Amino acid sequence: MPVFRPVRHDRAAASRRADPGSPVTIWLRCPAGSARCIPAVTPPQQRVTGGSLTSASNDPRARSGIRRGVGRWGRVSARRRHRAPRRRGHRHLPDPPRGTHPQRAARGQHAAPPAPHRRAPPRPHPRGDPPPERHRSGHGPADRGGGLRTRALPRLPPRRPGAAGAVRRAPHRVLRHRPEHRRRGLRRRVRGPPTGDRGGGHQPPPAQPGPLGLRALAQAAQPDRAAPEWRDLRRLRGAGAGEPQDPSAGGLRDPAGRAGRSGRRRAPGRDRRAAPRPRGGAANGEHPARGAARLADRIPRAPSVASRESPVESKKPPQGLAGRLGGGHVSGARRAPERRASVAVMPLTARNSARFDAPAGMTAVPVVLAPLAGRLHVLLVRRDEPPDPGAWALPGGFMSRDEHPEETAQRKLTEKTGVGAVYLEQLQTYGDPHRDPRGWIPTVAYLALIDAAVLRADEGQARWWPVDDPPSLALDHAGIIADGVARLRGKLWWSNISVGLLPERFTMPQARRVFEAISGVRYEPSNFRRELERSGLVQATGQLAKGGPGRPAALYEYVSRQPAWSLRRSRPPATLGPAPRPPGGRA
Amino acid sequence: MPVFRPVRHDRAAASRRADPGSPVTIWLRCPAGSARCIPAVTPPQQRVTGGSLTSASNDPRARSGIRRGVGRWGRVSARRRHRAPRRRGHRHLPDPPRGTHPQRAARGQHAAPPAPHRRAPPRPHPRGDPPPERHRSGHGPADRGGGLRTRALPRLPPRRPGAAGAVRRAPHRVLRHRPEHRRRGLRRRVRGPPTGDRGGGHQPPPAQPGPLGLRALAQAAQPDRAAPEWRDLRRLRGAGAGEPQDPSAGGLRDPAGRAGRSGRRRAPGRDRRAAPRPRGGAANGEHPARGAARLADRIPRAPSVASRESPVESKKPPQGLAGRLGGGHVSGARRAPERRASVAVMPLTARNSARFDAPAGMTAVPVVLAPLAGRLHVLLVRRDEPPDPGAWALPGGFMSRDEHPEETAQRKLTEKTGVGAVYLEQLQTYGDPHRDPRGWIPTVAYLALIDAAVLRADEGQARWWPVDDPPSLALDHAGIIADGVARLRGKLWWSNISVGLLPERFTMPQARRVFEAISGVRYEPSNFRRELERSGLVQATGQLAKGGPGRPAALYEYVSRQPAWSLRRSRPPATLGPAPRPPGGRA
DNA sequence: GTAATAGTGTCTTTAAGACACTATTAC
DNA sequence: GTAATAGTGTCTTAAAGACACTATTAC
Repeated sequence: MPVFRPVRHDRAAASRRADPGSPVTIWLRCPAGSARCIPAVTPPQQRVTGGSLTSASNDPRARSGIRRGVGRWGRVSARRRHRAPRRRGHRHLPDPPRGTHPQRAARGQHAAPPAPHRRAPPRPHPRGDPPPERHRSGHGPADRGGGLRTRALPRLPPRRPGAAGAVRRAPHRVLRHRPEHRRRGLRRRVRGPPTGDRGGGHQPPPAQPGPLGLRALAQAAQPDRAAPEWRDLRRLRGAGAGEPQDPSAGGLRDPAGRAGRSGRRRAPGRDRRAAPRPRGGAANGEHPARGAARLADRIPRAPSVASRESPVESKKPPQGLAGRLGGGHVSGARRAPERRASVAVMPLTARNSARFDAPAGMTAVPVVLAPLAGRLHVLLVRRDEPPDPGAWALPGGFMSRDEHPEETAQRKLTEKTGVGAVYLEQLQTYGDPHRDPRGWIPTVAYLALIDAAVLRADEGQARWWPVDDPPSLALDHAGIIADGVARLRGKLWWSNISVGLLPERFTMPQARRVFEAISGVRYEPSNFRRELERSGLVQATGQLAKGGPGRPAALYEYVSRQPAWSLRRSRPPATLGPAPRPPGGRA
Repeated sequence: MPVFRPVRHDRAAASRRADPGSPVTIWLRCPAGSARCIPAVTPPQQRVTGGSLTSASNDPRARSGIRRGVGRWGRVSARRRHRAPRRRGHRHLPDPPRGTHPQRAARGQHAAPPAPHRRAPPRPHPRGDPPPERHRSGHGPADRGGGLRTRALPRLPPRRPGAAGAVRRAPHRVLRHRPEHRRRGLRRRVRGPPTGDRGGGHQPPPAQPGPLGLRALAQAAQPDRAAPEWRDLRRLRGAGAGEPQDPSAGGLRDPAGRAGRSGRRRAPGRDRRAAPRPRGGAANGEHPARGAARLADRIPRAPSVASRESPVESKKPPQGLAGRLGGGHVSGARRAPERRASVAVMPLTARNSARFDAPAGMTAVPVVLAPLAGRLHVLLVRRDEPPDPGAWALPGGFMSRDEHPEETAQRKLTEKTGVGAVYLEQLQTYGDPHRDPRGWIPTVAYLALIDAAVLRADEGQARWWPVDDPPSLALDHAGIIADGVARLRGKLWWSNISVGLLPERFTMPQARRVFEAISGVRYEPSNFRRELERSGLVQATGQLAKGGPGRPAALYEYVSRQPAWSLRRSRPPATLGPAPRPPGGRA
């Protein structure tokens, strides 16, 4: 019955990491469509088959067959035998006997000899190019698989690491690439001072674009640095009041002040906000203000916009008004018919005790985002009440007198999905007094990132929609979603906001697919790895994720699951020290 | 009487720029303390004396004497005679006769011969170093001048450009630095292939720390990338509800939706929001809700916290409750005594027409920031009503039924300062129901950046306070200010948010001082110039700002005064093209 | 002339893009 | 063995830090 069940991760297992000797075997729960595998330390109860770590994004086979294939499991085990201790980062092993690796020196032999330049034509403006400028062709033809993944994948028996090869790494040295000396089987490193071609080593840029009109580029790029589809989405904003969010927007939340938020998945019982309301039990103890909201919902408005019936991966049509919301527990009073009949057609108004106008209510809406099947999706519900009955909308709700808007957003999210948000961050407030036909009802939007793998919202009223192809939305929710997507995309590489979208332990390919789903571009794997490692936000655990078709991937985890900023790139210009203080300043 | 008067900039003059032939003479209004000079095309009516372009930040002399020395004027004129056409950016002039520059080849003669290594010890971790890590000594001893600037500075008669020196620029070539040939007065440029001492120019960093534990650095830097004093400020947050803002937070506003905002200073009359309320006339047409707010203000609360009396650059004590607010026009009803007496001691409550609880009101508070005397300051007013009467607070106010919160923030700002915000951006909503003892009153905070040079808030109830040394603040305003400062600092190098803090035309040193005041660090001038130029956000106008003691500085302007993002640095990792789309996606 | 300030140019280091190649699994 | 996937290392380019030096004013 509880369809949406939060997955609890073992915290103790995560604590001992990178310990080469300790045998750690963790299990991955790998839903087919979502490019993510959730490690769980205890083997699952109902394991179906050896899942694959590959996601629908990159593996053509992975995308054939079932789409809601949750419940397949892979296995993760740490290597332990005859392996030198792994160091984190780039060098895991002590230097092997150098210069003798059979495969090392063979590079370039079968391939074309490394002509001075074999790389692809450089992008016109590598650096100044804002992200949206980069992928120009909308839907890329490359690397697109076909078909749906079927549930009946061949079962992969779990295999022990056994005597499989240890990671052999070359020593980190100053290496000279000497193409003329390369031979297969010969592993030779030329060390020492730079060779003759060093000083002039950098040949003049072939068709050096040079400074290349930064100013013109700036002007071209000014209106929006967002990806094309995102830009379109941003323009969707309806009567929304607030300002559209820009890429780098958003603030992280206070780690101290909101303790327990990011730890929600690990220890849900200790969270004061998400957990104590047992899933679906949000209806009890409901504040009268929410009842007022429901009454207000009865006010008719213009007929709902044509709400498209089927989401992108249309599986089932919505199951009507009584469809099961998240976890099967919905605040039942929401549809209590006896309260509905008592409202007039007038807009809601409110006065305070000093008899002056006050907002008729205040709502909080979580913009629930998750990567699903290689695309970023947003969770929407069908409105069964005015305004816009039948239209899709964000799963928001009215705040009560005792509730922090964040609590409201979390509660609404839990009602709809049964899970607590891994990441919850205030987005913006939409305060245009005319944004809601029901009256003066400002709304506080929250960006909520949950683990899409732990829930399936395809049943009932809640449903995932791709953010770049949403249905018609009630009120100004299109703009709110656009703002949320912009915030997520803007902070993706600058903060650890992705803790909300990745399982506790993840592999680099997993993370890459999530990042690709969010940003809409593909990343070069090795550079992606380097960037994410250098961000200082993640660290290797020393464990391996097995179960896939290829080489096992190393498992990483976030250094801190509290909001943090990356120390990657992007420093402000060099400084000379603290700014001088004026003499008049106070002590 | 109108003390705070917005300075209107000539727009037509700004349009023709970088035209080498056109004689453009603009005037700078250079208040002493604020490191900024506002160009105005028409000579000011009451010019006091020839001001200086130097700010209090870097010029020790500038900081002696009057602190509120507004009203001194410098002059800016464009060069026109015997000058080759300027190109923007680095090369303004066509190549002069090459290889013959008298001064170029003389370099290195008097200075020590370029020993292989003369640079300062490199900073331990140049790249990964987050900004707060960099300046460690709090208040830097370097470059600190003494004393206050006196008003009786020598008068600088306005001078025509006349036959003053044209900018002679060396041709942009591959130049060899030949120190042994340097001679004073000899202007010589040695061109050609690199000389022998090229490669060894810089000695290897003495104690090169190397990659140096990015992970450890990350952990150390995680809690906050902010500057130390800023970090302290962030922790000041009182009972504030919302989440503190992080450095890179914030969204830019929609250029289309809020047309006229950034143009407010140029053509105030066309703005629907700022201008139509004639400065100070905000009291007319006031909505009853604001009256309610005033009534609510009468509710007593705990006695005000000890509000420090004197701001940092304490000039005058506040002139009492009846002090003149911005422009001398304050909504007079605010202190109408007859309405005050009618409120009970009970907290405000509100019910909507469906008879359920509603917020008792909603407020909007602008966090008005400006660099002043080398430090970032915030505009505060003294509360004369409960809660916390006598305490300092942000100049907020209640929203009315018809008002967008941004309008409320703008109105409050205009009431207090008489100027419209150059930059106004929603910060966050503080919705904790218990944040205000008066009742359930959420507040929407806005970041408002105004030109500090156009107003003096030292008289009346409004006053500038340094953000890193604020007084005791009412409610949760300390946290709101911290969030606003964090937003500004975080976006400083990533957007053109500084349009709100710089005059329409500015010099690089001006901009640098503003940036230094905001970030709290000093920047190396040449690198600062390069970074700002490469950001694509500013462009040279071809004009020069004269009037200072040294060489005239080139005037720059923003390419667009609409919100825009820098294309400087910080690209996400390389991409391989658009992300693949799953097969199930809709068309 | 000197002092002060603004601006240019270059050398070096580091970050990042590109990509060849190695490693490890499943089959 | 092959195919598939994960990971390493290196070369190249560009960005950024450091800093010497030039340019232009006031005095």
